Amino acid sequence: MIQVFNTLTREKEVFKSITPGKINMYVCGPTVYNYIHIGNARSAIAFDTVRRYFEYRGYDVNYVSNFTDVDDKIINRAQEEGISEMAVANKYADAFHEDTLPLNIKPATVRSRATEVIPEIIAFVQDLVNEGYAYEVEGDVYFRAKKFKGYGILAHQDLAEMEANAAGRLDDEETARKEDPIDFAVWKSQENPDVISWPSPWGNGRPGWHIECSVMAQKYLSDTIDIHGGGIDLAFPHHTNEIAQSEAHTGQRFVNYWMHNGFVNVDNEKMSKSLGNFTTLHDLLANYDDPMAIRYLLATTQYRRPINYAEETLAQARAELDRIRTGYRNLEFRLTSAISGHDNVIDQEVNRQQQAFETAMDDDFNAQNAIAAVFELVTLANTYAESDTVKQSSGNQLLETLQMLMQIFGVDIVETQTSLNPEQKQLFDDRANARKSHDFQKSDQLRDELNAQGIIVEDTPQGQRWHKA
RNA sequence: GGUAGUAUAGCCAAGUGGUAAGGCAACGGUCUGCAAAACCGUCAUCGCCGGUUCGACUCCGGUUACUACCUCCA
Repeated sequence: MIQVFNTLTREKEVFKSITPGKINMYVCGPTVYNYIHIGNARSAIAFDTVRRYFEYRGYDVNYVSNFTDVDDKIINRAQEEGISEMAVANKYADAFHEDTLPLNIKPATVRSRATEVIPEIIAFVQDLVNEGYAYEVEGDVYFRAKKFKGYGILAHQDLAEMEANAAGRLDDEETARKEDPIDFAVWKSQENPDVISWPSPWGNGRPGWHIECSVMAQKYLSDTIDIHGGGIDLAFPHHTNEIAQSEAHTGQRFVNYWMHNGFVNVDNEKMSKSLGNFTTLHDLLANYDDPMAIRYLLATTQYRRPINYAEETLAQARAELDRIRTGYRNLEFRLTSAISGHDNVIDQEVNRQQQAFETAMDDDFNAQNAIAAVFELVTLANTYAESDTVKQSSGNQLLETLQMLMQIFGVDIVETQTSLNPEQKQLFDDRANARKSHDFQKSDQLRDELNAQGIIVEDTPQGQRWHKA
Protein backbone atom coordinates (compact mmCIF):
# COMPACT_ATOMS: atom_id res chain seq x y z
CA MET A 1 0.00 0.00 0.00
CA ILE A 2 1.53 3.23 -1.16
CA GLN A 3 0.43 6.52 0.30
CA VAL A 4 0.72 9.77 -1.59
CA PHE A 5 0.27 13.27 -0.28
CA ASN A 6 -2.34 14.89 -2.45
CA THR A 7 -2.07 18.66 -2.65
CA LEU A 8 -5.74 18.87 -3.43
CA THR A 9 -6.81 17.41 -0.11
CA ARG A 10 -3.62 18.16 1.81
CA GLU A 11 -3.63 14.64 3.07
CA LYS A 12 -1.81 11.43 2.48
CA GLU A 13 -4.08 9.15 0.52
CA VAL A 14 -3.81 5.50 -0.34
CA PHE A 15 -2.69 5.36 -3.92
CA LYS A 16 -4.93 3.50 -6.31
CA SER A 17 -4.39 3.72 -10.03
CA ILE A 18 -7.27 3.94 -12.44
CA THR A 19 -6.09 0.86 -14.29
CA PRO A 20 -4.54 -1.77 -12.03
CA GLY A 21 -0.82 -2.06 -12.57
CA LYS A 22 -0.66 1.01 -14.76
CA ILE A 23 0.02 4.63 -13.96
CA ASN A 24 -0.52 7.64 -16.15
CA MET A 25 1.48 10.56 -14.89
CA TYR A 26 2.18 13.98 -16.27
CA VAL A 27 4.97 16.21 -15.01
CA CYS A 28 5.43 19.83 -15.98
CA GLY A 29 8.71 20.32 -17.76
CA PRO A 30 10.79 23.46 -18.20
CA THR A 31 10.41 26.42 -20.49
CA VAL A 32 13.35 25.98 -22.80
CA TYR A 33 14.71 29.51 -22.95
CA ASN A 34 17.83 28.88 -20.85
CA TYR A 35 19.77 26.07 -19.22
CA ILE A 36 17.72 24.51 -16.45
CA HIS A 37 18.67 25.44 -12.92
CA ILE A 38 19.04 23.19 -9.90
CA GLY A 39 15.41 23.73 -9.00
CA ASN A 40 14.29 22.36 -12.34
CA ALA A 41 16.65 19.46 -11.87
CA ARG A 42 15.21 18.77 -8.45
CA SER A 43 11.72 18.56 -9.86
CA ALA A 44 12.80 16.26 -12.64
CA ILE A 45 14.70 14.07 -10.20
CA ALA A 46 11.91 14.01 -7.65
CA PHE A 47 9.42 12.68 -10.13
CA ASP A 48 11.94 10.42 -11.80
CA THR A 49 12.46 8.86 -8.37
CA VAL A 50 8.71 8.55 -7.86
CA ARG A 51 8.48 6.88 -11.23
CA ARG A 52 11.34 4.51 -10.47
CA TYR A 53 9.77 3.49 -7.20
CA PHE A 54 6.43 2.78 -8.83
CA GLU A 55 8.23 0.74 -11.44
CA TYR A 56 10.12 -1.13 -8.74
CA ARG A 57 6.74 -1.84 -7.21
CA GLY A 58 5.64 -3.41 -10.46
CA TYR A 59 3.71 -0.60 -12.09
CA ASP A 60 3.92 0.16 -15.75
CA VAL A 61 4.38 3.92 -15.74
CA ASN A 62 3.45 6.08 -18.65
CA TYR A 63 5.40 9.25 -17.97
CA VAL A 64 4.56 12.28 -20.05
CA SER A 65 6.30 15.61 -19.78
CA ASN A 66 6.57 18.74 -21.85
CA PHE A 67 8.88 21.46 -23.01
CA THR A 68 7.23 24.85 -23.13
CA ASP A 69 8.82 26.04 -26.32
CA VAL A 70 6.83 29.17 -27.05
CA ASP A 71 6.20 32.01 -24.63
CA ASP A 72 7.34 35.52 -23.78
CA LYS A 73 10.68 34.47 -22.35
CA ILE A 74 11.60 32.51 -25.44
CA ILE A 75 10.48 35.31 -27.70
CA ASN A 76 12.54 37.81 -25.75
CA ARG A 77 15.55 35.56 -25.83
CA ALA A 78 15.21 35.05 -29.57
CA GLN A 79 15.09 38.78 -30.14
CA GLU A 80 18.08 39.37 -27.91
CA GLU A 81 20.15 36.80 -29.73
CA GLY A 82 18.77 37.62 -33.13
CA ILE A 83 17.76 34.06 -33.85
CA SER A 84 14.42 32.34 -34.25
CA GLU A 85 12.27 31.25 -31.36
CA MET A 86 12.61 27.67 -32.47
CA ALA A 87 16.39 27.93 -32.53
CA VAL A 88 16.31 29.05 -28.92
CA ALA A 89 13.96 26.25 -27.94
CA ASN A 90 15.97 23.62 -29.78
CA LYS A 91 19.20 24.72 -28.21
CA TYR A 92 17.93 24.50 -24.67
CA ALA A 93 15.85 21.38 -25.23
CA ASP A 94 19.03 19.67 -26.42
CA ALA A 95 20.87 21.05 -23.42
CA PHE A 96 18.19 19.62 -21.17
CA HIS A 97 18.78 16.15 -22.51
CA GLU A 98 22.51 16.55 -22.34
CA ASP A 99 22.54 17.86 -18.79
CA THR A 100 20.04 15.43 -17.34
CA LEU A 101 21.87 12.43 -18.73
CA PRO A 102 24.64 12.41 -16.11
CA LEU A 103 21.97 12.75 -13.44
CA ASN A 104 20.52 9.46 -14.58
CA ILE A 105 17.06 10.86 -15.26
CA LYS A 106 15.07 8.44 -17.36
CA PRO A 107 13.68 9.90 -20.55
CA ALA A 108 9.94 10.52 -20.45
CA THR A 109 7.78 7.99 -22.24
CA VAL A 110 6.55 10.97 -24.24
CA ARG A 111 8.25 14.35 -24.23
CA SER A 112 6.06 16.74 -26.15
CA ARG A 113 6.48 20.34 -27.06
CA ALA A 114 3.76 22.95 -27.05
CA THR A 115 4.37 23.72 -30.71
CA GLU A 116 3.75 20.11 -31.61
CA VAL A 117 0.17 20.24 -30.44
CA ILE A 118 -1.00 23.57 -31.83
CA PRO A 119 -3.95 22.09 -33.78
CA GLU A 120 -5.13 20.29 -30.65
CA ILE A 121 -4.73 23.45 -28.63
CA ILE A 122 -6.79 25.46 -31.06
CA ALA A 123 -9.51 22.81 -31.08
CA PHE A 124 -9.47 22.74 -27.28
CA VAL A 125 -9.78 26.51 -27.06
CA GLN A 126 -12.52 26.53 -29.65
CA ASP A 127 -14.47 24.04 -27.56
CA LEU A 128 -14.05 26.18 -24.48
CA VAL A 129 -15.40 29.12 -26.42
CA ASN A 130 -18.31 27.07 -27.74
CA GLU A 131 -19.12 25.87 -24.27
CA GLY A 132 -19.12 29.41 -22.96
CA TYR A 133 -16.08 28.90 -20.76
CA ALA A 134 -13.94 31.20 -22.81
CA TYR A 135 -14.44 34.40 -24.76
CA GLU A 136 -12.53 36.33 -27.32
CA VAL A 137 -11.44 39.94 -27.02
CA GLU A 138 -9.50 41.43 -29.91
CA GLY A 139 -7.75 38.20 -30.79
CA ASP A 140 -7.08 37.14 -27.21
CA VAL A 141 -9.10 34.36 -25.69
CA TYR A 142 -9.69 34.33 -21.95
CA PHE A 143 -11.06 31.67 -19.67
CA ARG A 144 -13.96 32.66 -17.42
CA ALA A 145 -12.48 31.54 -14.15
CA LYS A 146 -15.61 32.24 -12.16
CA LYS A 147 -17.73 30.11 -14.40
CA PHE A 148 -15.75 27.10 -13.32
CA LYS A 149 -17.07 25.96 -9.99
CA GLY A 150 -14.35 25.36 -7.46
CA TYR A 151 -11.75 27.54 -9.11
CA GLY A 152 -8.74 27.91 -6.86
CA ILE A 153 -9.29 25.01 -4.51
CA LEU A 154 -6.01 23.31 -5.39
CA ALA A 155 -4.00 26.18 -4.02
CA HIS A 156 -6.66 26.93 -1.41
CA GLN A 157 -7.06 30.39 -2.68
CA ASP A 158 -10.09 32.48 -1.92
CA LEU A 159 -11.71 33.95 -5.00
CA ALA A 160 -12.54 37.31 -3.47
CA GLU A 161 -9.00 37.69 -2.19
CA MET A 162 -7.54 36.80 -5.51
CA GLU A 163 -9.68 39.31 -7.24
CA ALA A 164 -8.57 42.06 -4.93
CA ASN A 165 -4.96 41.13 -5.48
CA ALA A 166 -5.17 40.67 -9.19
CA ALA A 167 -6.91 43.99 -9.71
CA GLY A 168 -4.02 45.88 -8.23
CA ARG A 169 -1.34 44.06 -10.09
CA LEU A 170 -2.31 43.64 -13.66
CA ASP A 171 -1.64 46.38 -16.08
CA ASP A 172 -4.74 48.32 -16.94
CA GLU A 173 -4.71 47.43 -20.56
CA GLU A 174 -5.08 43.73 -20.04
CA THR A 175 -7.44 44.02 -17.12
CA ALA A 176 -9.67 46.27 -19.14
CA ARG A 177 -9.98 43.67 -21.83
CA LYS A 178 -10.98 40.92 -19.47
CA GLU A 179 -14.44 40.48 -18.12
CA ASP A 180 -12.90 39.74 -14.78
CA PRO A 181 -9.36 40.31 -13.49
CA ILE A 182 -8.90 36.67 -12.52
CA ASP A 183 -9.66 35.39 -16.00
CA PHE A 184 -6.60 34.02 -17.70
CA ALA A 185 -5.44 33.75 -21.29
CA VAL A 186 -5.77 30.51 -23.20
CA TRP A 187 -4.81 32.12 -26.51
CA LYS A 188 -2.74 35.22 -27.05
CA SER A 189 -3.00 37.41 -30.07
CA GLN A 190 0.20 38.07 -32.01
CA GLU A 191 -0.06 40.07 -35.20
CA ASN A 192 3.58 41.13 -35.42
CA PRO A 193 4.93 39.12 -38.40
CA ASP A 194 8.42 39.10 -36.84
CA VAL A 195 7.20 37.09 -33.92
CA ILE A 196 6.23 33.47 -34.11
CA SER A 197 2.52 32.83 -34.38
CA TRP A 198 -0.06 30.45 -35.75
CA PRO A 199 -3.28 31.20 -37.57
CA SER A 200 -6.40 30.57 -35.56
CA PRO A 201 -10.11 31.40 -35.62
CA TRP A 202 -9.18 34.48 -33.57
CA GLY A 203 -6.41 35.64 -35.85
CA ASN A 204 -2.70 34.97 -35.52
CA GLY A 205 -1.48 34.12 -32.10
CA ARG A 206 0.00 31.54 -29.77
CA PRO A 207 -1.16 29.39 -26.88
CA GLY A 208 -1.55 30.72 -23.38
CA TRP A 209 0.80 29.19 -20.87
CA HIS A 210 -1.51 26.69 -19.21
CA ILE A 211 -3.33 25.24 -22.15
CA GLU A 212 -0.52 23.05 -23.46
CA CYS A 213 -0.46 20.85 -20.38
CA SER A 214 -4.20 20.30 -20.44
CA VAL A 215 -4.01 19.35 -24.08
CA MET A 216 -1.00 17.06 -23.79
CA ALA A 217 -2.28 15.26 -20.73
CA GLN A 218 -5.48 14.52 -22.57
CA LYS A 219 -3.83 13.65 -25.86
CA TYR A 220 -1.06 11.40 -24.58
CA LEU A 221 -2.76 10.04 -21.47
CA SER A 222 -6.47 10.44 -20.94
CA ASP A 223 -9.20 12.72 -19.63
CA THR A 224 -8.49 11.64 -16.08
CA ILE A 225 -4.92 10.88 -15.16
CA ASP A 226 -3.48 9.29 -12.04
CA ILE A 227 -0.75 11.73 -11.11
CA HIS A 228 0.18 15.23 -12.08
CA GLY A 229 3.42 16.61 -10.75
CA GLY A 230 5.36 19.82 -10.70
CA GLY A 231 6.94 22.41 -8.44
CA ILE A 232 4.86 23.73 -5.57
CA ASP A 233 4.81 27.18 -7.12
CA LEU A 234 2.83 25.77 -10.00
CA ALA A 235 -0.15 24.92 -7.81
CA PHE A 236 -1.24 28.45 -8.47
CA PRO A 237 -1.86 29.63 -11.05
CA HIS A 238 -0.68 27.01 -13.50
CA HIS A 239 -2.25 23.84 -12.15
CA THR A 240 -5.27 25.71 -10.88
CA ASN A 241 -5.91 26.88 -14.41
CA GLU A 242 -5.22 23.48 -15.90
CA ILE A 243 -7.90 22.00 -13.70
CA ALA A 244 -10.37 24.67 -14.72
CA GLN A 245 -9.70 24.23 -18.43
CA SER A 246 -9.59 20.47 -18.47
CA GLU A 247 -12.55 19.83 -16.25
CA ALA A 248 -14.64 22.48 -17.97
CA HIS A 249 -13.74 20.83 -21.23
CA THR A 250 -14.22 17.15 -20.43
CA GLY A 251 -16.62 17.31 -17.53
CA GLN A 252 -14.42 14.70 -15.89
CA ARG A 253 -12.10 14.88 -12.96
CA PHE A 254 -8.71 15.86 -14.39
CA VAL A 255 -6.22 14.47 -11.89
CA ASN A 256 -6.54 11.99 -9.02
CA TYR A 257 -3.31 12.83 -7.21
CA TRP A 258 -1.59 16.18 -7.34
CA MET A 259 2.04 15.96 -6.30
CA HIS A 260 4.22 19.01 -5.77
CA ASN A 261 7.89 19.07 -5.02
CA GLY A 262 9.46 21.58 -2.64
CA PHE A 263 11.90 24.26 -3.64
CA VAL A 264 15.61 24.41 -3.74
CA ASN A 265 16.77 27.37 -1.70
CA VAL A 266 20.07 29.12 -1.71
CA ASP A 267 21.19 30.44 1.64
CA ASN A 268 17.68 29.77 2.88
CA GLU A 269 16.21 32.00 0.26
CA LYS A 270 14.19 30.94 -2.70
CA MET A 271 16.20 30.39 -5.80
CA SER A 272 14.46 32.21 -8.56
CA LYS A 273 14.95 33.78 -11.88
CA SER A 274 13.92 37.17 -10.66
CA LEU A 275 16.32 37.11 -7.73
CA GLY A 276 19.07 35.99 -10.04
CA ASN A 277 20.50 33.67 -7.41
CA PHE A 278 20.14 30.49 -9.37
CA THR A 279 22.78 28.05 -10.46
CA THR A 280 22.26 26.30 -13.74
CA LEU A 281 22.79 22.59 -13.86
CA HIS A 282 24.94 23.18 -16.90
CA ASP A 283 27.43 25.28 -14.95
CA LEU A 284 27.33 23.02 -11.95
CA LEU A 285 28.16 19.96 -14.02
CA ALA A 286 30.96 21.78 -15.75
CA ASN A 287 32.58 22.54 -12.42
CA TYR A 288 31.86 19.41 -10.48
CA ASP A 289 33.21 15.95 -11.10
CA ASP A 290 30.67 13.80 -9.30
CA PRO A 291 27.22 14.15 -10.84
CA MET A 292 25.97 11.16 -8.86
CA ALA A 293 26.48 13.20 -5.70
CA ILE A 294 24.15 15.85 -7.10
CA ARG A 295 21.58 13.20 -7.87
CA TYR A 296 22.05 11.74 -4.40
CA LEU A 297 21.45 15.08 -2.74
CA LEU A 298 18.35 15.87 -4.75
CA ALA A 299 16.86 12.38 -4.67
CA THR A 300 17.35 11.46 -1.03
CA THR A 301 15.63 14.50 0.38
CA GLN A 302 11.92 13.83 0.67
CA TYR A 303 10.39 15.47 -2.38
CA ARG A 304 8.13 17.89 -0.53
CA ARG A 305 10.88 19.24 1.72
CA PRO A 306 12.83 22.27 0.75
CA ILE A 307 16.49 21.68 0.02
CA ASN A 308 18.93 24.33 1.01
CA TYR A 309 21.56 24.13 -1.66
CA ALA A 310 25.13 25.14 -0.87
CA GLU A 311 28.55 23.78 -1.61
CA GLU A 312 28.60 22.45 1.89
CA THR A 313 25.40 20.44 1.55
CA LEU A 314 26.65 18.98 -1.69
CA ALA A 315 29.92 18.03 -0.04
CA GLN A 316 28.02 16.35 2.75
CA ALA A 317 25.89 14.44 0.28
CA ARG A 318 29.02 13.29 -1.45
CA ALA A 319 30.52 12.09 1.81
CA GLU A 320 27.40 10.04 2.48
CA LEU A 321 27.43 8.59 -0.99
CA ASP A 322 31.10 7.73 -0.60
CA ARG A 323 30.31 5.73 2.47
CA ILE A 324 27.83 3.68 0.47
CA ARG A 325 30.25 3.24 -2.39
CA THR A 326 33.05 2.21 -0.05
CA GLY A 327 30.91 -0.33 1.73
CA TYR A 328 29.93 -1.79 -1.60
CA ARG A 329 33.54 -1.94 -2.68
CA ASN A 330 34.66 -3.50 0.60
CA LEU A 331 32.32 -6.42 0.31
CA GLU A 332 32.81 -6.74 -3.42
CA PHE A 333 36.54 -7.18 -2.91
CA ARG A 334 36.01 -9.59 -0.06
CA LEU A 335 33.82 -11.74 -2.29
CA THR A 336 36.76 -12.54 -4.52
CA SER A 337 37.87 -14.92 -1.78
CA ALA A 338 34.46 -16.02 -0.58
CA ILE A 339 33.32 -19.59 -0.33
CA SER A 340 30.16 -20.94 -1.83
CA GLY A 341 26.91 -21.11 0.05
CA HIS A 342 24.89 -18.64 2.01
CA ASP A 343 24.32 -17.39 5.55
CA ASN A 344 20.75 -17.27 6.73
CA VAL A 345 21.40 -14.50 9.18
CA ILE A 346 22.73 -12.25 6.44
CA ASP A 347 19.97 -13.14 4.04
CA GLN A 348 17.33 -12.39 6.62
CA GLU A 349 18.85 -9.05 7.53
CA VAL A 350 19.10 -8.03 3.89
CA ASN A 351 15.49 -8.92 3.48
CA ARG A 352 14.52 -7.02 6.59
CA GLN A 353 16.23 -3.86 5.44
CA GLN A 354 14.73 -4.11 2.00
CA GLN A 355 11.34 -4.24 3.63
CA ALA A 356 12.20 -1.26 5.81
CA PHE A 357 13.15 0.59 2.67
CA GLU A 358 9.82 -0.24 1.08
CA THR A 359 7.85 0.71 4.15
CA ALA A 360 9.56 4.08 4.13
CA MET A 361 9.01 4.73 0.45
CA ASP A 362 5.42 3.54 0.65
CA ASP A 363 4.86 6.41 3.06
CA ASP A 364 4.78 9.22 0.54
CA PHE A 365 8.32 8.47 -0.64
CA ASN A 366 10.03 9.04 2.67
CA ALA A 367 13.51 9.01 1.26
CA GLN A 368 15.26 9.79 4.53
CA ASN A 369 13.92 6.71 6.22
CA ALA A 370 14.61 4.67 3.14
CA ILE A 371 18.21 5.80 3.02
CA ALA A 372 18.58 4.87 6.69
CA ALA A 373 17.80 1.27 5.69
CA VAL A 374 20.46 1.55 3.00
CA PHE A 375 23.01 2.61 5.60
CA GLU A 376 22.07 -0.40 7.70
CA LEU A 377 22.93 -2.53 4.69
CA VAL A 378 26.20 -0.70 4.26
CA THR A 379 27.19 -1.44 7.83
CA LEU A 380 26.16 -5.04 7.29
CA ALA A 381 28.29 -5.20 4.16
CA ASN A 382 31.28 -3.84 6.06
CA THR A 383 30.95 -6.14 9.03
CA TYR A 384 30.28 -9.13 6.82
CA ALA A 385 33.34 -8.32 4.77
CA GLU A 386 35.40 -8.47 7.94
CA SER A 387 34.11 -11.84 9.09
CA ASP A 388 36.27 -14.94 8.72
CA THR A 389 34.05 -16.70 6.28
CA VAL A 390 32.00 -14.98 3.64
CA LYS A 391 29.54 -16.90 1.53
CA GLN A 392 29.27 -16.04 -2.12
CA SER A 393 25.54 -16.18 -2.44
CA SER A 394 24.74 -14.02 0.57
CA GLY A 395 27.41 -11.52 -0.29
CA ASN A 396 26.12 -11.20 -3.80
CA GLN A 397 22.58 -10.81 -2.67
CA LEU A 398 23.60 -8.04 -0.31
CA LEU A 399 25.45 -6.19 -3.03
CA GLU A 400 22.68 -6.61 -5.54
CA THR A 401 20.11 -5.33 -3.07
CA LEU A 402 22.22 -2.34 -2.23
CA GLN A 403 22.66 -1.51 -5.86
CA MET A 404 19.01 -2.02 -6.68
CA LEU A 405 17.75 0.17 -3.86
CA MET A 406 20.13 2.97 -4.76
CA GLN A 407 19.00 2.68 -8.35
CA ILE A 408 15.52 3.65 -7.18
CA PHE A 409 17.05 6.96 -6.22
CA GLY A 410 18.70 6.92 -9.60
CA VAL A 411 22.11 6.69 -7.98
CA ASP A 412 24.52 4.26 -9.55
CA ILE A 413 26.97 3.19 -6.86
CA VAL A 414 28.94 0.77 -8.96
CA GLU A 415 31.95 2.50 -10.31
CA THR A 416 32.71 1.93 -13.93
CA GLN A 417 35.27 -0.76 -14.43
CA THR A 418 38.74 0.50 -15.03
CA SER A 419 42.05 -1.25 -14.96
CA LEU A 420 45.62 -0.35 -14.18
CA ASN A 421 47.90 0.32 -17.05
CA PRO A 422 50.89 -2.05 -17.38
CA GLU A 423 53.22 0.33 -15.57
CA GLN A 424 50.82 0.79 -12.71
CA LYS A 425 50.25 -2.93 -12.58
CA GLN A 426 53.99 -3.40 -12.24
CA LEU A 427 54.21 -0.89 -9.41
CA PHE A 428 51.25 -2.54 -7.73
CA ASP A 429 52.83 -6.02 -7.92
CA ASP A 430 56.22 -4.72 -6.86
CA ARG A 431 54.64 -3.20 -3.82
CA ALA A 432 53.06 -6.50 -2.86
CA ASN A 433 56.45 -8.17 -3.09
CA ALA A 434 58.17 -5.42 -1.15
CA ARG A 435 55.66 -5.80 1.62
CA LYS A 436 56.08 -9.53 1.61
CA SER A 437 59.79 -9.09 2.20
CA HIS A 438 59.07 -6.39 4.80
CA ASP A 439 60.74 -3.70 2.75
CA PHE A 440 58.28 -1.11 3.99
CA GLN A 441 60.27 1.83 2.83
CA LYS A 442 60.00 0.62 -0.72
CA SER A 443 56.38 -0.42 -0.43
CA ASP A 444 55.39 2.94 0.99
CA GLN A 445 57.21 4.69 -1.77
CA LEU A 446 55.40 2.65 -4.40
CA ARG A 447 52.11 3.34 -2.72
CA ASP A 448 52.85 7.06 -2.85
CA GLU A 449 53.73 6.80 -6.49
CA LEU A 450 50.47 5.15 -7.36
CA ASN A 451 48.64 7.58 -5.16
CA ALA A 452 50.11 10.43 -7.15
CA GLN A 453 48.55 8.84 -10.23
CA GLY A 454 45.15 8.74 -8.60
CA ILE A 455 45.35 5.12 -7.52
CA ILE A 456 44.59 4.45 -3.89
CA VAL A 457 46.19 1.29 -2.56
CA GLU A 458 44.83 -0.36 0.55
CA ASP A 459 45.87 -3.45 2.46
CA THR A 460 43.39 -6.01 3.67
CA PRO A 461 43.72 -9.43 5.28
CA GLN A 462 43.01 -10.77 1.79
CA GLY A 463 45.88 -8.86 0.27
CA GLN A 464 46.24 -5.41 -1.22
CA ARG A 465 43.66 -3.81 -3.42
CA TRP A 466 43.26 -0.56 -5.27
CA HIS A 467 40.64 1.89 -6.42
CA LYS A 468 40.55 5.22 -8.11
CA ALA A 469 40.72 8.28 -5.94
C1' G B 1 -3.46 41.54 4.78
C1' G B 2 -5.07 36.30 3.10
C1' U B 3 -3.37 31.12 2.71
C1' A B 4 0.14 27.46 3.77
C1' G B 5 4.74 25.36 5.58
C1' U B 6 8.92 24.95 8.84
C1' A B 7 11.46 25.29 13.82
C1' U B 8 14.85 18.34 16.74
C1' A B 9 22.61 17.84 18.53
C1' G B 10 28.36 21.69 15.21
C1' C B 11 25.75 20.33 10.39
C1' C B 12 21.96 17.38 7.33
C1' A B 13 17.71 14.82 8.96
C1' A B 14 13.79 10.83 10.77
C1' G B 15 10.25 10.05 14.43
C1' U B 16 6.38 9.34 18.00
C1' G B 17 1.55 10.00 23.80
C1' G B 18 5.65 6.26 27.39
C1' U B 19 11.81 8.40 28.53
C1' A B 20 14.79 10.90 20.77
C1' A B 21 16.31 6.56 13.51
C1' G B 22 20.17 7.33 10.09
C1' G B 23 24.20 10.17 8.08
C1' C B 24 28.27 14.03 7.99
C1' A B 25 31.88 16.21 11.19
C1' A B 26 34.45 15.60 16.01
C1' C B 27 36.66 12.81 19.96
C1' G B 28 38.30 7.95 22.25
C1' G B 29 39.40 2.84 21.17
C1' U B 30 40.25 -1.78 18.00
C1' C B 31 42.54 -3.46 13.56
C1' U B 32 47.16 -2.09 10.48
C1' G B 33 54.58 -2.44 9.81
C1' C B 34 52.54 2.61 8.76
C1' A B 35 48.41 4.27 6.36
C1' A B 36 43.60 3.90 4.26
C1' A B 37 39.08 1.61 4.86
C1' A B 38 36.22 -0.67 8.39
C1' C B 39 34.44 -1.86 13.21
C1' C B 40 33.24 -0.51 18.50
C1' G B 41 32.18 3.57 21.71
C1' U B 42 31.10 8.92 23.15
C1' C B 43 28.10 13.16 21.55
C1' A B 44 20.59 16.40 21.92
C1' U B 45 15.43 16.23 25.93
C1' C B 46 13.11 18.18 20.58
C1' G B 47 11.97 27.52 19.24
C1' C B 48 9.50 29.93 23.70
C1' C B 49 5.19 30.16 27.43
C1' G B 50 1.04 27.86 29.31
C1' G B 51 -2.64 23.73 29.42
C1' U B 52 -4.56 18.49 28.98
C1' U B 53 -2.50 13.71 30.69
C1' C B 54 -0.10 8.90 35.28
C1' G B 55 3.23 10.51 31.34
C1' A B 56 4.29 15.14 25.61
C1' C B 57 9.15 16.33 21.50
C1' U B 58 4.53 14.04 20.00
C1' C B 59 -2.44 16.66 21.69
C1' C B 60 -4.69 21.83 22.73
C1' G B 61 -4.06 27.31 23.31
C1' G B 62 -0.84 31.24 22.89
C1' U B 63 3.82 33.29 21.35
C1' U B 64 8.39 34.14 18.51
C1' A B 65 11.36 33.39 14.19
C1' C B 66 12.10 31.96 9.28
C1' U B 67 10.17 30.59 4.41
C1' A B 68 6.75 30.20 0.49
C1' C B 69 2.21 31.17 -2.50
C1' C B 70 -1.60 35.21 -3.66
C1' U B 71 -1.05 35.43 -12.34
C1' C B 72 7.69 35.49 -14.21
C1' C B 73 9.15 30.98 -11.73
C1' A B 74 10.32 23.69 -10.73
